[in-house]
Formats: sequence, C-alpha cells, structure tokens
Amino acid sequence: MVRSKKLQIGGGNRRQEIVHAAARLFRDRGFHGTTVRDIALAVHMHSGSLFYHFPSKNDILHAGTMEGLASCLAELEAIPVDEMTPIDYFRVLTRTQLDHLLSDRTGLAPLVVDEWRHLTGALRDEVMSLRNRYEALWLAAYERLAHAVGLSRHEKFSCWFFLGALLGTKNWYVRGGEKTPQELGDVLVDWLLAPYLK
Amino acid sequence: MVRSKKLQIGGGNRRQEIVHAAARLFRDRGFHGTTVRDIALAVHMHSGSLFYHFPSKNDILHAGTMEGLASCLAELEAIPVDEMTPIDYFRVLTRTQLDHLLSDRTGLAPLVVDEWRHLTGALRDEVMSLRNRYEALWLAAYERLAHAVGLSRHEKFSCWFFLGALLGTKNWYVRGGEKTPQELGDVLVDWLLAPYLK
DNA sequence: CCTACCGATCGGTAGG
DNA sequence: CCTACCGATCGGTAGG
Repeated sequence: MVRSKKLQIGGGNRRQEIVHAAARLFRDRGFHGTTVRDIALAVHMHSGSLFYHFPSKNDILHAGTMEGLASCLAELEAIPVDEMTPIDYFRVLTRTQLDHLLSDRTGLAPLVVDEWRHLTGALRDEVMSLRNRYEALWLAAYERLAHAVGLSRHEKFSCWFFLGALLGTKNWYVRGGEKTPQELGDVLVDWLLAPYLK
Repeated sequence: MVRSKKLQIGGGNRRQEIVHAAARLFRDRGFHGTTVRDIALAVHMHSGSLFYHFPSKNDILHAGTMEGLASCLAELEAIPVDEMTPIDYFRVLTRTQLDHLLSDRTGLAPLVVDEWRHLTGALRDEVMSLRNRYEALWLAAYERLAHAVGLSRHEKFSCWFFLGALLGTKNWYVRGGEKTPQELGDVLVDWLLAPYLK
C-alpha cells in the first residue's frame, strides 16, 4: 500500500508500457527466451532502469499476467447473466472471450494462457487463485447451459474440453482472415450446440 | 548418411537417454529455462560431453520433437482405417492419441505440442512438415466422420476445435485419477457425438 | 566421453 | 531513469 509519489503519478504509464512490451516478447520468444535487455530496448530504456520499476523480471511477468487475467475477468463478469437465457449467455461469453483472446489489444492474453507457468512461489499462487475465479465462472456457465439443453453428464470434463477448444484457437487463428473473433465464437457455439438447437 | 561406427553401435542408446531426459526438463522448465548443464546432470555426464552427441542444444529439442511426432504418427497410421466405420475409426484415433499424449511413456509429447515453437530455421521447418502430415490425418478423419453422421459445415474449424479440446487435456488431466487416458477419449468422443448417436 | 576452459551474456545492483 | 559495473552462468569448443 505504501508507494512513492513518483510511482503513483508518472510511473503508472511507464510501468504499463514495460509490461505490454514485455508481454509481446514473452509471447514470441518465451519468458526465459526474453532478456531484460530485450525488454529495455523495446521501451527505449537502459536495462538497469527496468529495476527502478520492477524488483525482478519475474515481477514483470506476474504484473502482465495479473493485468491480462483481471481485464478478461472484468469483461466476462460484466455480462448480465441474470437477464439472459443460459444459451444466450453462453454465446455472449464465448464471443467475448474469443475477442479478448484473439484481438488481444494489450498483448497480455498469451501470458494468461501459457507463460504464467514460469512463475514460482507466491507470484504463481496469486495467479492461480485468480485463475480459479475464471474457471469457476466458466464452469457455472457450462453447467447452466448443460441443464438447459440437456448436454451429457461429465460436465467438469466437458467444460474443460470446451475451454481447450476455445483457448486452442490462439494456436491457429489468423487475424484478418475469413472470420472475426466474434464470428468464430458463433461457429464454436454452433459446433457444440447445433444438434440441440434444432 | 555417413555416421561413425561409434555412433551407430554404442551411441544410439545414449543419444536417446539424452533426448528423453532433456524432454522432461523442457516440459517442466521450458526450452530456454533448461540449461545444457541440467541435461548433462540428468544423464550423469559433464556438460561438454553432450556436444559429442549433438551439435547444439537446439538439435536435442529437434531430435526429441521429431521422435515424439514420428512415434505418434506411427501409432495413428497403424490403425486400419479401411476396416472400420468412420465413427469407430474416429473413436480409436482419439483413444490412441490421448493415450499417447497423457500416458506419454517417453516424455516427448509436450515437445510436440508446445516446445517445438522455440526451434528456428531448418530444424523448425522439418518439424512443421511432419506436423502437416499429422494434421492432414486428423482432418481426413474428421471430414469422413462429419459426412457419416451429418456434422455441421466449417469442418476445418471444427476439426481444429476438436484438436484443441483433445490436446488441451494435457493442461488439466491428472494421472491415476478417475479415468484412464483411453476412457477419457471415450468421454471426449461421446461429448462430440452423443446427440448423433441416439 | 572427460578436462579445462572461453567469450558472451545473463539478471540484477550501487550510486547518483 | 542513466552510468558503470558485478558475479554467475550461459552454450559451446579444443585437445585428448
């Protein structure tokens, strides 16, 4: 809670620049494949200066992962679940998630999916507990859907299959191709639900 | 093609030991998070000795990825597609793939899924061309299935969704849990096909 | 496959 | 946030 004035005023933006630049490098080269000099160069700093903003390289990954995860959660939790049918809600959830993942305006999404694994100790635990909230949201949505349309048992496994299909898109989706991320979300939901919607 | 006698006779096993030990380290710490000294220690060598067997650390990753991918392909291509219905074939394919991925007797599977991305140049190209054969096999199987049971259009996307669900299991499957890999394969196929099988 | 070693680079720090 | 730097470690090599 105790932060220097400098950090609160001027530091905030610079911190974010560092995190976002690092995120893209981590995505392309992996966490351990990226050096602090790579990051510093990308934000036009000298490598030692990074450590004025962050205590360690690990903390940069941690900050990026937490920010990316929090922003994704915020988007998903803003969807008015109580005003929608289970099917509509699930469709909007999927669209929103895919847009977040594939448009990835901040570059942070790949940290949340993959790179966070390189964290250890307390930094990793913090990520895991936020991930639990994320998974709980999806599981609740999937179970609600399953009861509404009569999907099979094994809802826990099925939800994870679905999330695998969803997050796996980042390995093959091509931006500017024939579908926008949101349109791909519709294809995904239809793939799952087509036989139940007739 | 020209190999020293030493490599052909005694070297083969030692080479495999190195590759398999390295694979588990790459899986746990990532390619760049693993040092040649880590690998050497795991096989009770001195770090310099690795370079008697491989020209570089990259070549160890390459060898592991190619071996893992080739062995997976061999298992999948050994399934007698002509003697089975599209549905049965697809089910056996899924079971076999999940057993390969989740039992992972060699430790090479994670290289094929993730770590190969850290390769560059010709080594990466070689992996990609073998991966193309792998993807073509799955796409053919999925299309055959789709025609047989009347799955929706977008077969390319759908197949990739399915592969995402399948390969994504490695992020959450717990060995020795309530399902064997093959049983999980059945759950996965039922998840996809249940409404069409009634 | 070991011994002995190299130049380069790593994450990070001290002092301003 | 820069300057100047550190000790440790990196992937890899020469010579046997």
